[in-house]
Amino acid sequence: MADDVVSTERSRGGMSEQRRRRVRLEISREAARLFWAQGVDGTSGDQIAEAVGLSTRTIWRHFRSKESCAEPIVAQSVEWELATLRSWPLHRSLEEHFATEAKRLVSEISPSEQADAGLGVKMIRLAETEPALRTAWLMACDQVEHELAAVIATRLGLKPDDLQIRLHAAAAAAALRVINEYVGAGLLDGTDPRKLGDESFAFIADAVRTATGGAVGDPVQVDEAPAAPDEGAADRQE
Amino acid sequence: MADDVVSTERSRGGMSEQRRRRVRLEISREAARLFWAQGVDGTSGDQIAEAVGLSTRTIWRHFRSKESCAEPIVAQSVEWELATLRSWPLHRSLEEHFATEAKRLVSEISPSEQADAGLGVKMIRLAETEPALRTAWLMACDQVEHELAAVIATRLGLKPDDLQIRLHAAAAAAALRVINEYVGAGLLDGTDPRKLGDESFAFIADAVRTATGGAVGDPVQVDEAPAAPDEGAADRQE
DNA sequence: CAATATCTGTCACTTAGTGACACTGTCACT
DNA sequence: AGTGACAGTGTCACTAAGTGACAGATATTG
Repeated sequence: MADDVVSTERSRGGMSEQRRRRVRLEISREAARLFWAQGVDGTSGDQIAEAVGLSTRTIWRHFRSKESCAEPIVAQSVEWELATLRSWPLHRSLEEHFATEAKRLVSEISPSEQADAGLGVKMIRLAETEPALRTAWLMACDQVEHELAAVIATRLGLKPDDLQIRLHAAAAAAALRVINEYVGAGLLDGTDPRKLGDESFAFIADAVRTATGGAVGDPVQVDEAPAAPDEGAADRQE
Repeated sequence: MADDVVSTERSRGGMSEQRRRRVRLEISREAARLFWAQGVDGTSGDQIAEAVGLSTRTIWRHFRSKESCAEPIVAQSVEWELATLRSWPLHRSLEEHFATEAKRLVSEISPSEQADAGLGVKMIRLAETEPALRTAWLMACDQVEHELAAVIATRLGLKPDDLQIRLHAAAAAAALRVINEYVGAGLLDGTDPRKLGDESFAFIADAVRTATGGAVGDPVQVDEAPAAPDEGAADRQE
C-alpha cells in the first residue's frame, strides 16, 4: 500500500485510472489543508487550484463541487477499515483479525500515508461543524456500510440486500462511525495515540457484536467445504 | 397537530418563529414538488420562488441553499417518530408505545399533513439517487439519533454523551433509517400501506432491541420514585 | 516524424447565493 | 391620528461556483 507503486496498468491512450487517482488525491490533500486552515467557506476554488498548481477549470474537471474535493482524503482514511473488513476470514473473530491487520499495517505505512491519515481525521472533525463536509464523511460511512453488508451476508449465508442484513450492516456501520469520530476527536485533542489504539480492538469488536445483536463478530462455522483452513478471501482490489 | 392553529405567541415585532416556520414549510412544499417532478438539478431557485409566489431573494433568506429547501418537508416526515420517542414512558415497551401512538395519530392527521408526508417519502426516495438531497435526509436521521441518545440516556440512567449511549443511539437510529427507507420504497412502489403498517411495530421494536444488544426496547424499572404511574415526560416542543 | 487520443488552459457564460438599500405593514407609545 | 421602530420583502448590483467550447500541450503508437 506504499504510494510510489507504478503499474503498467493502461492499455491505450492516457494513463487513466492510475494517474487520475493520483491527481485527485493531490488536489484533495491541498483542499483539505486549506479547509482545515481557513474553513470551507473561507477557501475558494481558485485558492485550491493555485495551491496544487493547476488551473481552476481543471479542478472542476476532477471534482463536481468544492466540498467533494475532500472526499478522496476522507475515503482513504477509512480505506484500511474497508480492506480489513474485506479480508476478514470466516473462521476468525473480529478482534483477532483487526489486531493482526493493524500490526501488519503499522509496519507498512509510509510517512505520506501517515500525513494523509492525519488530514483525514481533521476532515472528519471538521465535518461535525461544516455541513458541506459532512456529506463527504457520510459518503465514506455509506461505503463502509455497503462493504459491511457484503461481508455480513457471506458470514450469515444470506443475500446482501436482505432486510435483516441491511439492518445489521447499518447498525454496525453506525457504531464504527461513532468510534471513528470518538477516536479522531481524541487524537486531535492530544490524547496519546497508543492509549487509544491499544485495547480498542476488543472494544470495536464488541460494539459491532452489540449492534448486530451478537450476529456478527465471532468466528463462523464452515459446514460445506472444510478444506481451506488458511487465510482465504482477500482477492479484490478496488 | 392540525395545521390551522394560530397562536398569539409573539410579544413584539413580527410574528417570528410561528410565521417563519409556515413560510419555510410552504417553500419546502413547492421545492419538493419541483424536485420530484424535474429533479434537483433541473429545478432553479427562480422556479421555486415563482411557484411559491415570492422573490428569489426571499427564498435565499429562508434557506442557505437550494437543496436545503427540502429539509422542512423531510424533517416533518420524521417528526412523528421524534415526538413518539420523546413521549416514550419508562414503564412501556417500544412496540406498545408505537402502536398506541400510531393509533392516536391516524385519527388526528389532517389531509394536508398526509400530503406533506407523501412528499417527504418522495424526497427520501430521491435522496438515494440525488446526493444533494441525501444531506437533508441524513440531517433528519441525525436529529433522530440525538433525540434517541437523550431517550436512551434517561432509560439507562446515563449521560447522553456517554460513549456507550452514543453507540446505542447511532445503531438504533441507523436501523430506523433503514426501515424508513424500506417502508418508503415499498409505499412508492405500490405496496398496500396497511400491509406495511400492520405488524411493523413489533418489527421496529425488535430492530431497535437488536441494534442495542437488547438494552433498549423493553420497559424499565423505576426504582427511586414510583409515585408517577401515568404518561410522563412529553413536555418539549421544538 | 505523423496520427491520434487524453489532459490541460483560457475565456465566455449560467446559476447559486450575498450585500445594500428602499419600501411596506404592524406594533407601541403618545 | 401621528410618529418612530422594526420585521419582512423586493430590487439591483455583485461575488463565487460550476459548465461549454475550443485551442494548445503532451504522451502513446505506428
